[in-house]
Amino acid sequence: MAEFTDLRGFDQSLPMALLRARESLMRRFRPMLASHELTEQQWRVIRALAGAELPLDVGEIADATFLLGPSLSRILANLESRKLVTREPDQRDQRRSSVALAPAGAELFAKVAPESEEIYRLVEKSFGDGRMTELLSLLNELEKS
Amino acid sequence: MAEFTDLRGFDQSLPMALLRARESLMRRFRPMLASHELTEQQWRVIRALAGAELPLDVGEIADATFLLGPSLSRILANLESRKLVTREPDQRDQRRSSVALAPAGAELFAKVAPESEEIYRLVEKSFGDGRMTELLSLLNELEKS
DNA sequence: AGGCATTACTTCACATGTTAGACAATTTTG
DNA sequence: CAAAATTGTCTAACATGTGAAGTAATGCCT
Repeated sequence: MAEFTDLRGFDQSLPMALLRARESLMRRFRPMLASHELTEQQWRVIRALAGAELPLDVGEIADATFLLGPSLSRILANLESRKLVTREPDQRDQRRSSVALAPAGAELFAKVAPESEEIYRLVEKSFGDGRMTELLSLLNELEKS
Repeated sequence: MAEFTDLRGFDQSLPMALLRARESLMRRFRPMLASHELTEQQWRVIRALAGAELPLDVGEIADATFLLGPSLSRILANLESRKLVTREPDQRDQRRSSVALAPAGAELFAKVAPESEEIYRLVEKSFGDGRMTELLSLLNELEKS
């Protein structure tokens, strides 16, 4: 079949390469996150909230974490039920809800963040600092191209 | 919070950069695939089968497409119900099932493959051939690092 | 041959991705 | 100011991701 279509093999397919690279990378983080009962996406939300000075509304979290509304809605419900975040209706615009880290969430963040950074450093060490920078740069350019 | 932990921002996070880059890329393919009633994953399976000379068993498809068993199991059930693929128990080892493209599947592949290649060429043109090669190379190295 | 671990695949349970639509609050417009 | 359009969020429905358990066929070992 390939002889008729010249479709590139999976090896040269950029979407597949991105998928495999990300999977290979996340495999190194997931066990640590799982040990804290966190999924990758839940951790992204907590990270975004921890990095913000003020409470964020749902749309701002969606932009920061690259999660879509429906996913985020379920994730926030989950985190709220575990008392890791709080949700309150915004006073100025009652369509918005204002989300912040609860004390338990901040505590969890303080435990997980250093472990995450440690893994990241190991990756940097084994992959190489320069290649890491180069890769980040190419990825950003692809996104904007 | 960031001042205590020095957690890198989402901008410098490699997992997020990979996610954003892939999403930005797939956004250009998905509408075309959707117009043929195909998801990205279903297309990966059909591509793998079309590229093979002989029928593949489920494990081989999983390796080729980077899909996990449970996902693949559901996807194959879907494609079989749409008569795009056929499944038969392997005669030598009855634990295996042998999957091949059905005629309708081959026909669909012949329609979709050129459209997919066309989009790929546009991406290559706008992102640049050299950077594409360099990116693929870095991604493969990351995967193996 | 009979027991036992292994293998290939499926099913289950739960979380997320994706699109479409619902809903209420807000803003725009005539 | 009231009708219409827009915005922010959520729900619904279906497909996939992930880990764990289930099932059946195979191979090994005595």
